[in-house]
Amino acid sequence: TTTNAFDALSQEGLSEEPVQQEKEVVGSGGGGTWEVVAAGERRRQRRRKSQRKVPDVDYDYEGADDVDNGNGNSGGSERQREHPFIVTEPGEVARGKKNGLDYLFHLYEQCRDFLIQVQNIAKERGEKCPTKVTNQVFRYAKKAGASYINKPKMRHYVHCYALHCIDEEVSNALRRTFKERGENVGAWRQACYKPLVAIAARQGWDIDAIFNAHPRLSIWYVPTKLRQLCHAERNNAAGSSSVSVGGDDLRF
Amino acid sequence: TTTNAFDALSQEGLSEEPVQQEKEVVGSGGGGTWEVVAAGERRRQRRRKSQRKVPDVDYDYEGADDVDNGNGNSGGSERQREHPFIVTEPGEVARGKKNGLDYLFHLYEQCRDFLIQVQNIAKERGEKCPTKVTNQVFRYAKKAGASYINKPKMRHYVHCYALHCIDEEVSNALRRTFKERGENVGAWRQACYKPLVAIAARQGWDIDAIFNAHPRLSIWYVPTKLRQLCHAERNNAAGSSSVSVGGDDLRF
DNA sequence: AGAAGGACCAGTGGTCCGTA
DNA sequence: AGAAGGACCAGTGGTCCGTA
Repeated sequence: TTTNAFDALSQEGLSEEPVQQEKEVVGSGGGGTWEVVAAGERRRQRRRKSQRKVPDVDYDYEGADDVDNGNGNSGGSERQREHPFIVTEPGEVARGKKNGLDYLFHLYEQCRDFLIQVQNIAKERGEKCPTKVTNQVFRYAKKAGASYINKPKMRHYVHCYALHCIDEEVSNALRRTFKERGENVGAWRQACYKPLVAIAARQGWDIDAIFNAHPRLSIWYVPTKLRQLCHAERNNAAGSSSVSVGGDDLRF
Repeated sequence: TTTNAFDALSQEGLSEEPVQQEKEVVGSGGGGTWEVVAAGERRRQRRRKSQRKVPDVDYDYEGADDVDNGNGNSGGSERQREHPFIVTEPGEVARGKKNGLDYLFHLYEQCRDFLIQVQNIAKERGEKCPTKVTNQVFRYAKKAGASYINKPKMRHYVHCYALHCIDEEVSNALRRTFKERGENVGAWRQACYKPLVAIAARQGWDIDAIFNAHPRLSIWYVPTKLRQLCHAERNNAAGSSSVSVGGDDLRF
C-alpha cells in the first residue's frame, strides 16, 4: 500500500485559455451541422479562493464509521489529492502513483453504502429519505473519513460506472482495448458514451428507465451529457450521423 | 360567477406578535412531555419588500394554454387575492366571496395537469423530467394564466387533499362535521391530520409509501408536519397519547 | 497536457410573516 | 382573528476552472 505521497507526475502548469464556453453542437444525420445553445446558458464569472471553513454545524452522525482503503493516500499527515486514474484491465492493480478502474468502480459501491446508512438514519428519525446520492451523502462520506470521495469526481465518471453495471462484458472489453492502445483515462471515459447510447437505442431511448431498472445504478443521477447524447441520437435515428455535445465527441 | 372583487371580509389588521418560533413539542404516551428542536432550526431574520420583477428570461412555453376557472377572480383588471376558503360539504358551492373545498381539491388536479404538460415538454426535449410538482410546475402554471395557483397555498393543504384521495368517505364526513359545527378552514385543516395518521398506523407508518401508492398523490411531496406526526405517533405506539408538532395539535 | 476537486451559481424546497 | 401568497433562505444539483 502507498502512503502519504504526492503524485510524482504533478507539475506546476497553467491550464490553457478557457475556451470551454459550453457551446453545444449537435450534428444532424445528413451531414449538416447545427448549433444548439446549451440548456443552461453560461453567464458566470468566477471569483476565487475564499476558504469556506465556516463552523459548519451540520448534521451530527457521531458514530459514522471511519473508512479507509488501501489505495491512494491515507495516514496522518496533510491530505493530498488522490492519485490520478489510469486505464486498467479488470482485476489489474495500478502500479506507481496511480489508481485503477476497479478502484474507481469501488468508490461507487462505497457511495452506495454511505447512502444506505444515510437512509437508515433518516428512516429512524422519521425524516425525508433520499433515494439518490445527494450532497448530504457526500457530506456524510467525508464525515465518515472517506475524504477521497467527492461530488465532482463521482459525477464525472457516472456513465463509466453505468456501462460497467449494465454490460460488464462490453465495459471490460473497452478497458482492455484502451489499455492496449495506451489511451489515457479521458479517452476511455469519452469512449464509454457510445456503447451506452447503443444500449439506449435498443431500449427505446429511455436512459432514465435504464438507470432506474438497475438497483446499483438507480441511485445515481443520469449525467446531463449522456441524456443529451441519447436525445440527439434519437432525433437522428435514421441513417449514420455524428453527434457532438458540449465537448464530448462521438462518431457513429 | 363572481368577477374582479375584493374579499369583503378583509380588514386591515396587524397579525399578533410572532410567537411562531417553530419549536416542536412532541408528547410522550405516559403523560410526560419533551421538547424537540425542529429539524431545521430557525435562524432567519427577514427583510421585506424588494419587488423582484427581474426580467425573468425563463423557459419559454409559448403555447401554454391559458386556463380560466369559474371561481375566484378573473377578468382583465388588477389581480386580487383569491377568496378565502370555507368548509363546504361535498358538492356544495361556496356563496359570497368565498371558495369551497371542492374548488380547493380541483386546484390539485389542475396542478397535476400542469405537471403532465411540463413532463411532456421535458420528454420531447430530452431533458430531466420532474416526477413531482416542483417550482418549475408552479412557474409553468403561472405562465399559463393560472395565477391563482401558488406554492405556499398548495403545500399548505396537501394533507387535506391526501385524505380526500386516500379515503374520500372519511374526508367527506369530516367536511360535513366541521361545516355543521361552523368551524373555520384552519380548524378543518388541522383535523385532517388525525385520520391520516390513523391510516398510516394501519399501513406500517410508511407515509411516503402511502403517498407513492396513489397515482394522484404521488406527485406531491409529503408535508413535513404530517411526516413528523406519523413519526411521533409511531414512537408512542403503545397506549394513548398526545402529540404536538410545530403548532399543529392532535389529541388521541 | 491531463486530471482531481474546491468552490461557485442558478434555481429548489420549504415556509415565514408582512399584507389585506 | 383568520387566511392568501410574495418573498426569503438554507442547502441542492451541477460543473467550472484555478490548482497540482
